[in-house]
Amino acid sequence: MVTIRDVAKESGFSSTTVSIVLNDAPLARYIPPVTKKRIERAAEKLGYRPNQFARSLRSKRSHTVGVMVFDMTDPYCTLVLRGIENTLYQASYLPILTDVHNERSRFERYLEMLLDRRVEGLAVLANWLFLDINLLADLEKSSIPTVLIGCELKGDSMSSVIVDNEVGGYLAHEHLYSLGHRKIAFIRGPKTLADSSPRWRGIRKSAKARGLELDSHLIVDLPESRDPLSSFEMGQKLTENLLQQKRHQFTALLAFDDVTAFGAIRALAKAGLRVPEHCSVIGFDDVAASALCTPPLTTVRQPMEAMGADAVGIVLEGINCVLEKREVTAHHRKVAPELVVRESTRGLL
Amino acid sequence: MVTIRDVAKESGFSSTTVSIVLNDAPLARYIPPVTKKRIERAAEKLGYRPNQFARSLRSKRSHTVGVMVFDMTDPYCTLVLRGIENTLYQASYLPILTDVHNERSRFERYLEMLLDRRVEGLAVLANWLFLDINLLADLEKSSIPTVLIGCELKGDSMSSVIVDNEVGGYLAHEHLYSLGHRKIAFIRGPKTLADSSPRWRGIRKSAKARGLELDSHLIVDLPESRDPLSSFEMGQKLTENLLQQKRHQFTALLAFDDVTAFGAIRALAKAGLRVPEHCSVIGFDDVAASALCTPPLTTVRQPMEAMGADAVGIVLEGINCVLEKREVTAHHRKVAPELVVRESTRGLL
DNA sequence: GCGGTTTTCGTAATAGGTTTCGCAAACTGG
DNA sequence: CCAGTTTGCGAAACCTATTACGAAAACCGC
Repeated sequence: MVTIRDVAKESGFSSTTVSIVLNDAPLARYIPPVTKKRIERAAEKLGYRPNQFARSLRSKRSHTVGVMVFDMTDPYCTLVLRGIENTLYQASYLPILTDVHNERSRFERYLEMLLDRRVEGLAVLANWLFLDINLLADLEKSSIPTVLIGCELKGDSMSSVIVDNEVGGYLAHEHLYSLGHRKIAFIRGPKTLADSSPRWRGIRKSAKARGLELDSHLIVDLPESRDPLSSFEMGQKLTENLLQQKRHQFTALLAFDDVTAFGAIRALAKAGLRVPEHCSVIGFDDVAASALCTPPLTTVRQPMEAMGADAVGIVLEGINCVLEKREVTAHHRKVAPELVVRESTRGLL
Repeated sequence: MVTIRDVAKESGFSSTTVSIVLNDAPLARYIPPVTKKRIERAAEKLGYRPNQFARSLRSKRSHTVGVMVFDMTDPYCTLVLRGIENTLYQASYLPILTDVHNERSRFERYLEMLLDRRVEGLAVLANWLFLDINLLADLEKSSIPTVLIGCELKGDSMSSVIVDNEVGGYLAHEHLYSLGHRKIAFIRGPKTLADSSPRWRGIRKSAKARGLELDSHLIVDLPESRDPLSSFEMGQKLTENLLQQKRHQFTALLAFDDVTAFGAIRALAKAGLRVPEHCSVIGFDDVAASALCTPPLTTVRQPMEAMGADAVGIVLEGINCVLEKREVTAHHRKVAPELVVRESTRGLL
């Protein structure tokens, strides 16, 4: 391995000067171009690459951001990760990816490992979170810029980027209503999930605005589960149940998320009902599969890639604050969802 | 930040002894338990965490593995990444995730960054690879244990983990044949993709074994594309084309991969044909969406999580070889695919 | 009680950079 | 021409842990 001292020897200058030149440090303006050239050529010739360990040791910087995902298999993650990765790349940071598997012990272990590596910031994808919320409080103590994606923690120490769930719920219901649906079944999210209640609030708000009573027989709740894909089976099961109560028919179904909607569609198909001819179905998230399945799913899109990018933007700003010893202020971003009308919903004749 | 010297001062011993005790180094067997206790208590009390930079600088180890993905948005990635992450976790390594976006410049930049960080191994998810194969040759020069997932490079410097595409193709065709299908349409993979030709070979092998002629009018090729999701639109388009030639009907369609199959199903639906009633469709990969859509897709499963785990196993073994100065030998694993029969295929009446 | 081994622990070197400080030469202005 | 500044560069300290080496004490057998 070639060190800075080798470059010093080769170029005939001291390692001090080599360091200053190669890093274009402030003092570099006193170094005449001839010297710079000589040093750069020597570095080039030897194929010198500074040892990042030594550099980090001195500068106390890692140029690394920790990314914690609560469950990687959630299709929600993919695009968010893409957004995170891309923004970090622009800024020459590298992400360390950890998948908590929704396990407390894993969360703690990973957090320790990331802190040991001196990550300069933390992005936590907490969309599918079934751990004590106070686990996240551990994060507050870490005192590095942290942003939560898909979950909000009031208080001014941690930033967050979430979708406006209430608006999303409103949009979904409004869409079904505008198509003429009045008997709508609802599969709500698990009570313990942060997204569930605001989405429901949005739905109620829309219903109220249109003077529509919601039929409690047509409202069911997803149970709590650690596995994000379990909402498929649950969606299917709950839809079967809904279909069984013949006295409470419905012409449309509003699912908590896309995966739940897929489960619902399966149940409807098994009951001989076609989407959207016999029943409209709308989801939430706009996961990749929603555009791929047939019929493609009408859904409320979360701008996932933008959210990931936004989150990293906040973290990066936080890092700069720390570097310049300014105070880090938390940002709470609530981004607008977008209704994506595809073919799983249809007007009532 | 509390350093080893602080612990030394607190415990009344030198930093040497502290280091030896806390790392349980060989010399630790000469240290009496009383001393160990005292040191451990001091470390505990101060909340001492060794500085990984300093440690890495000395030991030249990073306990980090680089993971390069050629396109994160490919649904194929998710489970492979899960397998990678999980196996690394068991071994107390951390992954740095990079997404090459199928861009040469990005690949080169990321490779440099990873090498600068002294990653001890490299796992490259090269399933959707549209770059010069000689790009990968750059990897060979890196001289750290490297494994390619989803793509094979002959030669003994780089390991690989791939699915047995030929067997997969065989199974898919055999399945359709056994259901009674004789007029089968094929959407082959892009010629430049490594998976395409062995899969096709497997198909031909099965056809030959059963004395079945393949109708060249029913064979189409996916074009080359950097975007893995483009195969949806391409699958759809090509299927439309196939349907247009009325003189060459088919009762089943064998798609290059699941996403292509989704596109085909869309095209069939648009043409008023239902799956599997009017046409059976089989995919390849068993991406998450395949089980979620309705009808669920019959497909040839790649054991993606196991492949990721296997790949990391090889890398880890390579790292151990390097540490013990044994020679690193490349492994070329070819894992068996599995036919997953769901509801997109059906017997001919 | 003496040479030799084992135990116990510290000094100093090392890893490979960055940064502070200071020296000396070359300018600058009055 | 001299005080003061700007240039140009290197010696040495520093960041924090690991480790080679060695000193001293304790122990052992004879």
